[in-house]
Amino acid sequence: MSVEPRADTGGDRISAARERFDRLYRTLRDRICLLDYPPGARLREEALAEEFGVSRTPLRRVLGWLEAQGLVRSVQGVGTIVTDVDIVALTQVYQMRMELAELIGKLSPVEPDAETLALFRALQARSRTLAVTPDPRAFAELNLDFFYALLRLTANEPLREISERLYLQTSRIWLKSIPRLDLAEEIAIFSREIADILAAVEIGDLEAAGLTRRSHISMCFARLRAQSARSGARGTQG
Amino acid sequence: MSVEPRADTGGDRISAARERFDRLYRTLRDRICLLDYPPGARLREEALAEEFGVSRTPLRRVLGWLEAQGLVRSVQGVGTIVTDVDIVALTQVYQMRMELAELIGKLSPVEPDAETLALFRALQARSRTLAVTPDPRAFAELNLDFFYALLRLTANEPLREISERLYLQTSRIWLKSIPRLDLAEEIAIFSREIADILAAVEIGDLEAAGLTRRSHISMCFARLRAQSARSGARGTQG
DNA sequence: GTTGAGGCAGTTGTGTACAACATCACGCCG
DNA sequence: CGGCGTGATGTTGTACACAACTGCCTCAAC
Repeated sequence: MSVEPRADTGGDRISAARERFDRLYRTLRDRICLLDYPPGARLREEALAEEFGVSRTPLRRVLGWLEAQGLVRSVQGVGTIVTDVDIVALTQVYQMRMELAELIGKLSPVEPDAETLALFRALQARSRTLAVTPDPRAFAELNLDFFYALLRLTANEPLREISERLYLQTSRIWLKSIPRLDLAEEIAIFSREIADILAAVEIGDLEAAGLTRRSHISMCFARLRAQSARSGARGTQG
Repeated sequence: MSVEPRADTGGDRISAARERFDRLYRTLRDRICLLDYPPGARLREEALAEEFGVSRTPLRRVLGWLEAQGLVRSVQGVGTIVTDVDIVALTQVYQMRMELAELIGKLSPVEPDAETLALFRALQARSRTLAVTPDPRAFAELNLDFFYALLRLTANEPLREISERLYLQTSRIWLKSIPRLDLAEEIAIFSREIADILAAVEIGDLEAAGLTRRSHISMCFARLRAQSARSGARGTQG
């Protein structure tokens, strides 16, 4: 499911070293994408190494991957800084994500099985719960899980990898401005998106699901940009 | 132009360390993509470190990036092996590349300036020279340069990064089977592709250029698969 | 002849000490 | 009072030694 820990194709024995690496990588990645480490935060290798009970060497390998994914940037003498995304780059990524969302319904679509359907219904249930008791963190996690559910709709591995990469790069930027938007309204909109896409998935029309997703990404970005314009010209550059 | 050495946005001073890293990364990447290190080749860290006059530590950072890009895979006790791509993955990547080629003409197209036009014309001249004196290596380099010229047609940075990543992953697989195809014929076809796309670029119709490119990628893969089927059922799995 | 265990050579993974570099505070000088 | 040099401090980058692991070869037992 994940892009990076090179899914052990075939019967590859996963070594203890690689397992440690995967665990560290996912942990740090999630912390970045759920804003535990917000953009601009400085990560210190030694502190992280101590926390995970390893030396700096294997930890630096993990940070190297995060840097390759564009989530952090190491600079000598300063530290490892969580990247931010300026408004221009954000616009470009959102344009790409719109196209990719449409492609998910067109390239190698997979007939949704019972498990996938159950997953989408569970997500819808969670969104209803969230609408009653709004919580930013739970909203972030629901968004992430919903995204991964959407990835199940295509069997095209490169498309999944690319979609994941772009999502992880920008979702945290969107999350960052949630407090300046209307949380309850965003949750309501998101609930409708889940309902719409679930309806499309239930009748097996994945192309419709992709188009729906595309339109929601488009409108989501429009709200983001409108908010950015309202709250002054200060962008998200870091 | 390159995806990985995080183009120093703004006036960032590039440190000596990063410069060394970029040089090593590009060198090794080119060697892999031009088949100096064919799929399955085993890279030894110590030998490479000695060649470049550094220790294993910074070299391992470079190999880590190559692994993140899917070009090599390090496994403890064995070595760092250049990856191969099986026929299923190859098919999926080519499908994605077709879509991306079309997007290059649609997402943030940039009006070709004089420099870009001159570049395309120079590439056409090189293809004509190559048609007279066929050479696999020169063909590989021309293909790479033509690809980078196409990337100039869009300003969408994520699209460029993704296109580059997928191209570098599969071009070497295609190159590998060139000897089993008709080199002269492939060069002739490629010359026509350059001519077609140059014509579209000259009148500023980037969407047409994208569609042309897409159809050529499609036909290129069809020839590749036909050859693969002819030369027995042995795939390119490694 | 076959098969299994054991050791040996070779490779990547890890820990640690030190070098290179950036930032900031402090104090000197104009 | 402002500006600049200089040192202290903290961080990432590098080198090297050793540990962990894999594959192969040898050799003995059956």
